[in-house]
Amino acid sequence: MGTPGNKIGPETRSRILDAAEALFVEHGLDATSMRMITARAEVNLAAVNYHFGSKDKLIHEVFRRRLAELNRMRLAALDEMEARARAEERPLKPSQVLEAFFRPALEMATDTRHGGHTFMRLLGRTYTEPNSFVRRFLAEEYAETLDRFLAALYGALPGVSRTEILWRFHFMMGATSYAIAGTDALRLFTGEFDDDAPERLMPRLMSFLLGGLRAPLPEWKETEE
Amino acid sequence: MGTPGNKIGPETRSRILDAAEALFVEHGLDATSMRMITARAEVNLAAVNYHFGSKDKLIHEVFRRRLAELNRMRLAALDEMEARARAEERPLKPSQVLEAFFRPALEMATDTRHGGHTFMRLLGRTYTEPNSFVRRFLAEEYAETLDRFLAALYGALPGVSRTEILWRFHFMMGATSYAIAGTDALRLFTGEFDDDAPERLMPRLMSFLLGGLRAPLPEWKETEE
DNA sequence: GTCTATAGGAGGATAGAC
DNA sequence: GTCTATCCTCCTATAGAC
Repeated sequence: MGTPGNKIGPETRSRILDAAEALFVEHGLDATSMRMITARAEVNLAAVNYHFGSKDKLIHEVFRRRLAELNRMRLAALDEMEARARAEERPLKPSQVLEAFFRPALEMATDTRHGGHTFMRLLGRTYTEPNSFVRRFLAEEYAETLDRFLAALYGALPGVSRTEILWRFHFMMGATSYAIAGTDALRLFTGEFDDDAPERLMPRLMSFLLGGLRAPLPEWKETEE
Repeated sequence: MGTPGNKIGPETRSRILDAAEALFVEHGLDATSMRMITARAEVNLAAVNYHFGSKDKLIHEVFRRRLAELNRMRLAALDEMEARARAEERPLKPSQVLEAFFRPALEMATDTRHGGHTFMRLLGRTYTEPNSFVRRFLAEEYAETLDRFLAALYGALPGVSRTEILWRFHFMMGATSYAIAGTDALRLFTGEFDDDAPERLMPRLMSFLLGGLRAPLPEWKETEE
């Protein structure tokens, strides 16, 4: 306000983060330039390097901020489910594990009151992106959460091999990623498309995921070969 | 060889396509420069603009070439399934529709003898990519195929609403995309991981997809609200 | 038809003024 | 701590030589 030059404020840093996040969602990481970011945040071009050191470190921080919150919610939900199961002296159900993992993601994605509701679209496509730098720290941020959830699934599905569960978890992440990226992509491919109320997405996705997770195991033609 | 200057040949054009495809898979569309492409193809920098007009048109042609073949195989498979169903005077089964759509994609992705086995990784992540130019022509290339398959699914699942089928189809595309991008991403997130024989991927994915597609429909809490 | 050379602009990063 | 000015690299595209 009274300060000379461009808009300054105690929240310069978070303005950059928000602007970068929005632009990454809209254009992708590579296609978003520092100039676009600083223009949108209404800060100087040099501010990114001053506050974050480099574009790569800014990217890292954009992801770290949201992932920390998302995984904290997921682990809290899993803790609660496990506590409830222990209290009732019965094992954890697969559907509870899925709820704890995917509901926070979908809520973050569909609740527009939440700051990061567009971030989930970015996250979903980043798993399969080739950028090795991003994938590496994504794996680090996820390590603990994924360990906990895979262990919970192993326990909830005693008859199923770990390899199979790993694959099915991976498939579920893919379906969820598309569910979140969802509406626009779907509309693009099929003109029609009226019903996309976000509150319907969760039951829709959950019933699909559960159906896939509990599907009969494929049989190997072991005899051949 | 005897020609002056750089390597020339009757297949300059396809050498550029192959080099571009490989680099797009590895680094992404934006991160791949014309210099990288022409260096790998061992042709001159100007060759891309000469043969294709621009980088965007080259991208388009990389996708068009493989998608045309993929969708031709898919439609042929669907034709065959429908002919068989007609001959036996019974309706088409959902599993047959899925087979016809997803098996050609997985075969293209896992059969290394096939030229485009890496292309499918690129395709899977492109649906959700923000680049509007690519998404637009992807929708065009897919229009006919998607119409045929959605119609077939509507017929095979008479009790299920079109909206629901559309969503589930979308979820299945997501799961398949991750299945194809698959192995490296999975390995990255979980150290362990031995069993990734590609011939096991198809039954694995199909049983998951079928389970999801035939899952009980979600109930709306219509009474509330 | 294919290559060489270069134009013209955008990218990330930084040195030094204030 | 923030801004201005600028460096150098890399991009796509093209004009003109051969």
